[in-house]
This record gives sequence, C-alpha cells and structure tokens, in this order.
Amino acid sequence: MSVSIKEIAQALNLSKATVSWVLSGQGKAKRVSEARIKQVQQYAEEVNYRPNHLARSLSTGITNTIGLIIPSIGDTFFAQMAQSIEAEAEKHNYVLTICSSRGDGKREAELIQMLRDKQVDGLIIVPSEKTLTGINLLLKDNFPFVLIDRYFPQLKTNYIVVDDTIGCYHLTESLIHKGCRKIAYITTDTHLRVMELRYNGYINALKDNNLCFNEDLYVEMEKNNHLKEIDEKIGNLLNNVSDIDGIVFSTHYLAMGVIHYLVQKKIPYQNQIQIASFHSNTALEILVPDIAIARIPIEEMGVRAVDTLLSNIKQPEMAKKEMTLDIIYERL
Amino acid sequence: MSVSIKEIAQALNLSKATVSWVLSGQGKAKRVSEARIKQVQQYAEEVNYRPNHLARSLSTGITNTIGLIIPSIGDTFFAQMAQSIEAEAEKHNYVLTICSSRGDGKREAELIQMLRDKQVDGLIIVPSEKTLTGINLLLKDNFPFVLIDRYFPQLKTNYIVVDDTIGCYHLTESLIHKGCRKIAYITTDTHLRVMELRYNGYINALKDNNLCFNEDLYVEMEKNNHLKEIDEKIGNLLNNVSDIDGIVFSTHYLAMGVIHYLVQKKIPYQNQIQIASFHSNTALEILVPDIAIARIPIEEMGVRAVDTLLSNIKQPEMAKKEMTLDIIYERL
DNA sequence: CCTTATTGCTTAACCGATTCAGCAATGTTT
DNA sequence: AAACATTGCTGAATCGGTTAAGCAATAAGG
Repeated sequence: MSVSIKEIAQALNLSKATVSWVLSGQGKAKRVSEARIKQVQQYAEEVNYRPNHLARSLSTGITNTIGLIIPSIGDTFFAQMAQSIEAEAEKHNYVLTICSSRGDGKREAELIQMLRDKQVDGLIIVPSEKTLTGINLLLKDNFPFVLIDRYFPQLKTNYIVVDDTIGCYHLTESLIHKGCRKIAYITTDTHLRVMELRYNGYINALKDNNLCFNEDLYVEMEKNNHLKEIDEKIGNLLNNVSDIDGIVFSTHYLAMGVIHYLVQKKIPYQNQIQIASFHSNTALEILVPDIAIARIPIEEMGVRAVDTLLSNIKQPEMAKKEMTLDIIYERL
Repeated sequence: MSVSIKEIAQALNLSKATVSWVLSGQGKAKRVSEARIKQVQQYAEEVNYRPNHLARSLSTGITNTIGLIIPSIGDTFFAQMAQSIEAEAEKHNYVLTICSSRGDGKREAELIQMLRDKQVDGLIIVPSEKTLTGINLLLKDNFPFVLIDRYFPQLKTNYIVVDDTIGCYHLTESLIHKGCRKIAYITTDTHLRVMELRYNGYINALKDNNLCFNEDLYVEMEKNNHLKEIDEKIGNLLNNVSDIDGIVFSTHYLAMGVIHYLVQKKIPYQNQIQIASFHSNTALEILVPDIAIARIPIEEMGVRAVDTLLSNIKQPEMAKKEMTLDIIYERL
C-alpha cells in the first residue's frame, strides 16, 4: 500500500539513514548534498511517501499525543473543556485521545493504564476522586499529568482548578445582599470534593451573615439531570418550606432541571425566588435573566492545562504547578 | 523505566518469542508448557510488565484506534455523537482520537492525512462537504471509513444519515396542520447539503399544501449561534412581516437563539407562533413546551457508524453500507 | 528398536522509522 | 606533499514487540 523509507532507499540506491534524514527535514543538518535532498524529496513526492508515525514514535519515544480523561465527553461542560484543550494542543502539534471515565475511579485507573500503554506523552485528567490508585501510580513513576477542575490537596501534582468555596460563598452572599433570607441549597455528587467545597461556601456565607443553616432547605440529588428525581425532591422542598426566596445551585444542570420543574408546574419564580448557580448556559440565562453566576473559566483552564502538561513533558523534573484560576462572576 | 519482553526473556533465560506468546495470551496455543506460562506471568507481574502498544501496533498493523473527525467537539450535538461512538467503540476494544475540523474542508483533509499517518484503523467523519479531496483519497486507497450525519450522494461510501428532506417536510406540514399559514424558515450553513435538503422539505411541504413560498419569510444566518446577528435579522423579519404564525428552524441552535431574542424583547410567542425545529435540547423544550421536533437519533447513528466501520476494517472488500435512519418525531 | 509425532522451546526476520559511529573521497593547511 | 578537516554518505544497532520456520528432546506407534 504505502511506501517506506527502506523502499525509497532501495529505489534510489541510498541508505535508509540518508533518506530518513532528508524526509524528516534534517537533510541540511546532517550534511546531505542539495542535489540528494532534491532527489529524495522529489521521489518521495512522486510515490506519495507518508511517514509512519507509529514507527517514528517507537523510535523517538514521542507520540505527540495527549490522553484526556474526563467523566463524559457527552457532557457539555467537559465537551467545552475538551474543545479548548484540543485547540491549544493543536497549536503545539499535539493530538488528543479522549476517554470517558464515567466518574468511575476504577475505570479511570484502567484508562490511565491503557493510555500509558499506548505511550501518550502525558495525561490531562478530571479525576473521579473515588480512588487514588491511578493517580498515585502516575506520581510514583513521575509520569507527566495535569489534574483539571478537581484535585487532591494532599498530593503534590500539577492542577488547574477554581476556588469552589469562594465561588459558592459569593453566590450565596449575593442572594443575601439581594434580600433573601430563606436560601435553599441544591446539590449532587456530594462525594466530590468540589461539591463539599461549594457546600462549605454556602454554609460560610450564611454564618458570616448571621443566617442559620436550615436542614429543610438542603436538597441532595442522586443524579445531576434526572428529571423525575428533581420533580419529587423539589416538590417536597416547596411543600415543606414556604417563602423560599432564594436558591443556590451547585451545578447549572440542577438549576436547569429545577427551572424545568417550575415552568412545567407553572410555579412563578421570576421576582419571587432569586437564583444563583455555579456555572451556567445560555438556556438558563434566558429562563432566568437575573441569575447570579459563578462561571468557571473553562477555556482558560484548558489552555493552562495543556501548557502546563507540555512544560512538564519537556522538563520531567519541573516543580509542580498548582493553579487556582479566577471565577467569573455575573450579576452578583 | 518500564520492562520490555527482551528484558524478561533475558532474566528468565528464555527467548523473546516464548515470552511474547505467553504475555499476549497465546501461551497455550503456541504450546508453551504450563509451568513456563506460570513462571513468565508471575515474573511479568513482579516487575510490573506493561506491553508497549506502539510496538505491538507497528508489528501487527492494528492500532485499535478510530479517528473521529467532527466539526467541533465543543458542539453539544457532536459531543453527544462522540459519546455514543466512544461507548460503542469501547465495547470492541477500540479507542478514539477525536479531531475538530471546524467545518473547514482543507483542515479536514489534513486531519485525515494525519490520522492515517498515525495509522488509525479507520475513520468516522462528519464531512465538511466543502471539498472532496480528503474523502476521495480514502476511497482511492480503499481505506475504511464511515461518513456520518452528512454524505455525498455521488460517492459510493459507507454512510449513516437521516432523511433531512422528509424530516423538514413533516415539521412544516405539522405546522400547517396546526393551522399555520405564514410559516417562516430560519436556517444557516446553507452550503451544506443537509441544509439544502431541509430547505427542500420546507418548500415541498408548502407546495403540497397549496401555500406559496414567501421570500420575506426566509431568513439565512451566517452563524448558528451568533446572538447579535439573530437579533438583527429576526428584528427585521418581524418588522417586515406581520402575523407570522409559525417558524421552522433548520437547527435547534437557531431556535434557541430566536427564543432568546423573543424572551428578551418580551415578545409573546406561546400560543401565537408555532415552533418546529430540526433536533432539540431540554432547554428548548422547556421554553417551548409544544415545539414540534424532528429528532436525529444521535446515539443509534454513533453505534451504527462504529459497527459499520469495524465490519469494513475486518473485511476491506465489504460492500459499502448506506444507511438512512428514522427520524424521531415529537409533538407533530 | 527404529520411525514418526508431539512437545517445548529458539532463532531470526520483520514492522518502519531514528541515530550513532565510521569511512572514503575530496578540500584545505602549511 | 604530508597532515588534517570537511563533505557526503553507509552500516548497523535500536525502539519493543510479533511470528514463521526449525530444532532437540521426549512420547507414541508399529
């Protein structure tokens, strides 16, 4: 099917070395004569030579491939993250192999293993946090990787995150400043540290403003976007507590789900319940024009993650970069 | 860093072949003794042997990798497609290298080239349609690939699509049946055949129901989600034509954008303008509870694309599979 | 007991590149 | 003209696997 360097060498009565040098652009550097270079290049063009990256990578130890492990590529949030990572990676001639961990720590560890077996040059990971085995192995082997969106405070690793506590603190406080006194908190995936932190932000803001935590105002969903569960639990919430004047959502998926419920049940919320959400999307902002948002700088995260990773790949002994990016607040 | 078969062989005083057979699970088949198998496996475990997939692939000619080329991984539609493709690929022990073409034909061709250089076993492509060079080369070389969502009627290739004309025909007709007479059509990316087909569906439905096409009711956006452009053009539309009683959207992004406009301008649309959209999302359905939808079976598409591709990889001379999947209609 | 099978392994080529060491033929010094 | 440098290439090892062919030792068959 395709031509190899060996075949070109034979056809031109040259050694593989010469041909390899020319075709990898090292002709001049390796003192191959102008005429030879022309000849080889022309012949390669003629027979439509294409370098086999597999072979090259095996030889050089560089694949120009980054492994990306995220909970789900179908999730808009992570898809956007993947997009910015891809764009930045491309600038540096890197390509992405994307795998979804489904938030499963065991699977995450397997994916890490598999991607390393495939010899990716480094990994960008949104860790599931349920288990550390995968990450610990990377650390032990000093394999280049960057955590993104979530991290392990007890581990010395590269990471790019935001301060979830502060983000949720500001969200909550903004509702308080807007006059809310009965502020519900709706969350999910509470096993994640990010969620714990956001919760802390909510609690701290209440405390600092002399509001006390009311357990009835705290709702925990099992899934981020299970409409039936939302219907049930929000139904209960609204039945149990009257005069809720604000809701803080730990994810915009939850906010969307709850708005869906309110609209369907024709429960008026505009000007009655102030809404604040960690991150957002266009639809949500249409449905709740005055929603307070703590927006995660997804794009910047992606760019920084790639840059950090590539630095680490270049210099394996680099000091770990720990970055906490600024949250973007809107309508607070 | 990591141990190779060669090193294991030396350590155990065995040949590389024996070790390779055992570690690739061919021990029995190649008549290696039980004891040897145990010994090798145990030692491999001890030294934490990990096969180098690069080397294996170079040798076998199989990478267990599918190249996926889509316009943008950040786009929810294609992200969902990628998700189902990833899930199905995983079942067959395949991994995805995902690249965004940005709808640029030249770039698409480059990506195809690059992925082939990386020796992917096959490609799944949402073609940009702006140029055929990339696809034609694949065809010429009989390289396994599947087109998805869009295809070239003049080419004999594997493809998985839906019937866009019929989809839009039904959407339009459903509005007519609901009593609409002044039905606007809002579209974008008109260089794409899918868009042409959807437009045809709109036109045909009008004709078949004795409504004539009114140029003023046709709006073409340059971008799928540029709010400013939407504001402008929809503003014009509503100024120029009164009593619009229905709108057919060729994409749900446009529908979302226009709803955004209507809500912001506080223009009431519920019960006044019937909305129909090619594909949809949760938010849209909240904002327009009675929206008529021609839903693309993304997940099925993904699954079929992978299955078709893997068949083609196994049997290179397989007859091309041309599949037009059923659209899912809602509230028509 | 000699022939033939079977078992259990080894040898060596190969996949398609990269790269170090080296060598012959010129060119330059002195 | 001898000594040395430079030019322009070649040879061979290597990356880490796979796999066809073959060989020695033991087992089975007649």
